[in-house]
Amino acid sequence: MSADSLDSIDRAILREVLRDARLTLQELSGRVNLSPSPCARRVRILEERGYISGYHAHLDEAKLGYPFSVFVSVKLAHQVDDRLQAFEQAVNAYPEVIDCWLMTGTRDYLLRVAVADLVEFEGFLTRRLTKVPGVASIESSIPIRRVKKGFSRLD
Amino acid sequence: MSADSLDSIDRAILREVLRDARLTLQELSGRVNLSPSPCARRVRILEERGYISGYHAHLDEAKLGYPFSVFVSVKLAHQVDDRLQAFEQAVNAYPEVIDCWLMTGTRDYLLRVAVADLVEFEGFLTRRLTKVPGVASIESSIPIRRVKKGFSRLD
DNA sequence: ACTGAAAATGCCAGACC
DNA sequence: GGTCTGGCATTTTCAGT
Repeated sequence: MSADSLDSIDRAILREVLRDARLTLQELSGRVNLSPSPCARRVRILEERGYISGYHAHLDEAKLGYPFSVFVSVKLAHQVDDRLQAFEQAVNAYPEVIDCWLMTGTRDYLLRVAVADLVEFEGFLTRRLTKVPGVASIESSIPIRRVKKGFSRLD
Repeated sequence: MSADSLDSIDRAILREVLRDARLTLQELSGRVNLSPSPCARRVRILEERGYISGYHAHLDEAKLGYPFSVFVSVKLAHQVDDRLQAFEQAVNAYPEVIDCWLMTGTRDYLLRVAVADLVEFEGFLTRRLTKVPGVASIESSIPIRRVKKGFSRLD
């Protein structure tokens, strides 16, 4: 079961719900040139098969009090998987951490952290990150602005 | 107009629509202990004031044929803003580029690129990125897996 | 087997309290 | 902030291709 099983109508549906998850079935079916019920069936199948993993509101982080993002590169001391799991558990518990990727190479993690200001960020570093056992080094980069905000690649 | 003007019910609403953008007003109002119409009013206000910027489906990039992500760090030759705009325009046009941030420092961009495989990634580098005028250097890092996938910070 | 149509259920928006 | 009603969307079932 892969991308091949999607026809052009399925892709059109995905494109539309990517842009607006709250489209009514009527609007959606009209846009993809189908009547409501086959359109509803296709949507349900796309959900069941996992092409659509969910529908989420997107919030304005700045308006909510977190206008600053910081990218943090974390290197763990070379130990076994226990450390990785402990680190990942901590990261998942911190609300400041929005995204986290395990990178190839030397036990490297890349994090995006959202904070109110640099004072809060310093607190995050000193009171949170450096307290996680096994953290060997930390490097921070501050973005100026977001140039492109994508949700998912579709074509 | 800032985050202060949100009370605990507003925050509860944001938390719920963040998790599921397709909740019906009935379900939503039940979860935040409100009756449907004041709940609808609050949602509308949150949308109008920009706390909620949109509702989007989240798709499974791997299932759609793009299982590999690559982080690309791009440095531009030091020139004026024309180059930045040209680069950003190009990045916005490339479907492979999901996210792009302009970083502080030396004309640095950080990109996340989604590709089918490393062959396609090489094509992206040679036929796309290196063709953009002003690109001085490119560094790629490959993640193994996504540890945390956040949508927005809320608390 | 997949598409289109129709009926019944349930949801939403507005005026009003 | 809560209640109610008219109108519409959704969903399920059923028939057609």
